[in-house]
Amino acid sequence: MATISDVAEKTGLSKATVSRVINNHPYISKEKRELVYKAMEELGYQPNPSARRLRGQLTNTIGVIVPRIVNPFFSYLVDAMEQVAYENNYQVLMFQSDEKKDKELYFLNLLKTKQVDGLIMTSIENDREVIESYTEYGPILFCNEYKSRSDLPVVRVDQAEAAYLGTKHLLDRGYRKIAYCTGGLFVEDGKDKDRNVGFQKALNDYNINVNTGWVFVNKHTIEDGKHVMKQIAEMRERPDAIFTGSDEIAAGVLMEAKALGMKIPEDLAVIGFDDQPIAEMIDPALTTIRQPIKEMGTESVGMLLRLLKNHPLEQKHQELSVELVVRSST
Amino acid sequence: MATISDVAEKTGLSKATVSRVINNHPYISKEKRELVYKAMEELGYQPNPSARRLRGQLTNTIGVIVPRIVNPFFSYLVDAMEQVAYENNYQVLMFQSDEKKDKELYFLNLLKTKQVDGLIMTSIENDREVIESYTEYGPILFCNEYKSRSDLPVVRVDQAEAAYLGTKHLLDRGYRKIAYCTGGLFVEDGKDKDRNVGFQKALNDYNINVNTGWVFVNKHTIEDGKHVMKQIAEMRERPDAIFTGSDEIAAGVLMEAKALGMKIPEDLAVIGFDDQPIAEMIDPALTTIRQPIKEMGTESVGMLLRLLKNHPLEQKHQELSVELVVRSST
DNA sequence: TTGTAAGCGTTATCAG
DNA sequence: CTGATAACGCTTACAA
Repeated sequence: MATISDVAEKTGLSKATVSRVINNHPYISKEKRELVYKAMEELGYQPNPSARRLRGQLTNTIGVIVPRIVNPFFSYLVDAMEQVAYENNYQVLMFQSDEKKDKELYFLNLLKTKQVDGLIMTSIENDREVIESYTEYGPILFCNEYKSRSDLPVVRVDQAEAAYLGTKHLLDRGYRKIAYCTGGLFVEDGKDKDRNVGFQKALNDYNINVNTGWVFVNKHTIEDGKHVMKQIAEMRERPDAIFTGSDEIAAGVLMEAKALGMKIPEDLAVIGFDDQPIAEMIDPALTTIRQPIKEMGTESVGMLLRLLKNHPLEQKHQELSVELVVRSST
Repeated sequence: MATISDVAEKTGLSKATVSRVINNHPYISKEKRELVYKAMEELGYQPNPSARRLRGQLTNTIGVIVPRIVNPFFSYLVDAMEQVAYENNYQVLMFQSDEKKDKELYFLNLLKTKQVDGLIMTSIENDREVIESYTEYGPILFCNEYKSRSDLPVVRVDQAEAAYLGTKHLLDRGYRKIAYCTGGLFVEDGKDKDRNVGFQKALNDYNINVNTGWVFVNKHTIEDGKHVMKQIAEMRERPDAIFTGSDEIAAGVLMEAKALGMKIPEDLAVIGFDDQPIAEMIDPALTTIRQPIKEMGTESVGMLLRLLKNHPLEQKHQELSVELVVRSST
């Protein structure tokens, strides 16, 4: 593989000069500059990123950690980030943490060892202190998830408002017995907490208390949704609506309801979360809360790039708004 | 950040010895070995991969190029690869080529510059010669896509058989006027070609000629599917069934059909491809051809790891079988 | 069993 | 404007 020395030799110049050309330094004669370009072209020369990194260079690469790439919310989010990064001449490396602490640590180490210039975390497994300790090596930004006591930059949607909006919608439609799914496991922190707050607030507006028998925790998948529906079907006193917390769960609920011969929304109104492609395709089409995925991606990458250029951030916390998408399931 | 020198200093040993410990060389006294481990622990030392790479080391990282991560087929495929790689102590870097030659080249260069030890390509944008020239720097393996005249290792499903199976199913059900979608643009090569062959073969079995007015090329998305359905609806002589080539397109067809008040499968039978999650969720549930995604991922990573260890490959071409999943759309 | 020293490909510093 | 040189962190002959 051609190295900078090869280019230097071929042009009769020094490595230093070649390096300057590569890095667009000023004060180089036009002829030599072009000479170098020509030689680079002919040799198929590509700078070796490892060597550059060793010298402490930036890599024009940012890393994005997602919990599960098969979750469309995250694949679309990464996709949006990729677009913006590409326009700014940055590459995106995607990592799947699988919700495992050790994998997440591995990726944080990529920052430590300068494999990536900065990191966007769309999920958080390790403790706040652990993650913050890595900011020494490059900027880290939370997108979607966050830790409330951390002062790392965050791009997120107002989850409390989102949950409030969705629950309010159900209440406005006349449903009063509302079940609730959450992905979190009684977390004290982060977005699940916020959603709980919004849910409660909406119920409060209507002077309704939460029925803890209708609260399902640690739910994520389509299978979980089916299971929830089964449980509900067996209840003596059933809810008349359910806030599912994700379109996957909602889809599972819908499918199982269909299998059980129940009518949506007559027997049970269902509201999803995310507005994923399936929301529109499933029957009945899902009422859901649309997260501004594109905007989240754009905003995160934008902020991270500003951070990388040491530009000051106008605000460390970007809070985006959600939108209620009413379809046929409520 | 702690370096090997720090560890050496702290232990009073030389860098060389520390390096030997890190790399599990034999002939090191137990005491020193433990001394080094202790110091590494205390300093939070992590070897710098850039330095290692510069020395020509392996990185225990493999790269996977996908065209579009938002396509569930690919996100599930990468996910499957990730599992196996992780079990073998390898990390997976995911890249989205966006079906662009230049992006793909960027990723190929990661191999050239030893950022990844090997590469799995699930899509191919550049010419065969270009890609093969990169095998000089590390093993490359095709998964899903392939170039027929290339002798790079391939893991794929028998697309001809798959298309044959699907088309045969339609014919067996009594449909005779079969429309056909393909992602390829009259390609001479790769999987689209194979599918065309399978499609034709099935029709031949029934002595039916392809109606070119019912062939749609370069179709990929849900939107494409809707568009196809619109076109069909406007035809004077309509097909009675359609082989869509992907569940996305099939979903689009179904949605548009519903919008137009058409009955599936009575007015038009629809068969998808991939058996993605939506296939089961959409109404009517989609008859489709299941690709062995998990197996493809497992097999690809397994082959690549063998290649990386210079183990001989029993066979360079793994061909996996598909399965027809009959639901309600045909 | 351990240490010394060279070198991987870059770029920054300093000197012209 | 250009060139020599050191340094980044690591591994590996070679020597001891």
